Amino acid sequence: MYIIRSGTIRAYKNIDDEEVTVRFGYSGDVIVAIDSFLTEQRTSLNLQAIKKAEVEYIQKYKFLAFFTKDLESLKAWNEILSELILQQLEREIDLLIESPLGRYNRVLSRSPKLFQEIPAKYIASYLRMTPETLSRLGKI
Amino acid sequence: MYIIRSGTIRAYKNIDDEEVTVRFGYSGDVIVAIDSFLTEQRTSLNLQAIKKAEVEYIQKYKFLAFFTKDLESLKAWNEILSELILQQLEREIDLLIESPLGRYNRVLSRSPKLFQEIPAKYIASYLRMTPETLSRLGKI
DNA sequence: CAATAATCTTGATTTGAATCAATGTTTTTC
DNA sequence: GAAAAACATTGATTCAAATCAAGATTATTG
Repeated sequence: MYIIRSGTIRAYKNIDDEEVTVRFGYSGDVIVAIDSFLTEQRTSLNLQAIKKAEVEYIQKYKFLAFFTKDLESLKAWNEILSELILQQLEREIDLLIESPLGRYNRVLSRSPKLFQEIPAKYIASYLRMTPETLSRLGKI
Repeated sequence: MYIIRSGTIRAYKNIDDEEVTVRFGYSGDVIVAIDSFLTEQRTSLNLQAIKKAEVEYIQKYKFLAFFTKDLESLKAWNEILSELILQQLEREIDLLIESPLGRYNRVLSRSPKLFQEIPAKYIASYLRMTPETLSRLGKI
């Protein structure tokens, strides 16, 4: 589990011979290959710095030692997991919107500051469209 | 939180003037408007029986009373949330696949028994394609 | 069981995003 | 700061899925 101290990280997955972006992490965020973190299996996600980044990391056993030490801590861990579920639900809805413009608008309105400083090609892949399509959306 | 004793339930959301299916629940499954369950806000999801169904329900306060009573229970609740996150991650990947056939195959191979007895129109909406497209996939 | 409604399939057509291709712009590197 | 590489924009074309439109099946209802 990484705490981003500066820079920007993206998580992506190889799908259809493409590197499809599934998450962005900014300074102050936590980013983690959640599948691996939860299952201790090899992850199918890749993490890449897209701005020179500094991160700290916590090893899972230390994290868990902290978050399972008493009832209150466990509830906090629980709260984090719940929050994650809600985020993923929003993400699912994002992806279900049919039109590229619709997806773009929804993601933008949900996280206005989200796409600052991120190269458009990664945003496009996050929004499941080509860079060309994303570029053309500006003109509408 | 509903425990399905018989029948089939789908969860759907209104997107783009369509009822887009986001989850199916079968006999034995638990189905819940997870956003509402976690936030206690009004849900944006609808639950609908697509086969005559019998369900039991647990109210959240009872559920939590059980799952927060001691450390072990909380860990179990935690485990459930983790499992949900992994499922949602799979779902996200499903939706990121570009071709209708690709999405169909991935979902089918992940849950072969998934689509038995479910009207194709709901499956199509779950796979973000039209019923016509789904129907034509069979011919490939 | 007949009648009606719902669903599914098939075909023809349209449409909008992907692809292809070229140029322009910004960023990186030496 | 020049050269190269990466990225973004724009235009033309292709293509695959959506839409539109009938039929064919299947399921539901009285």
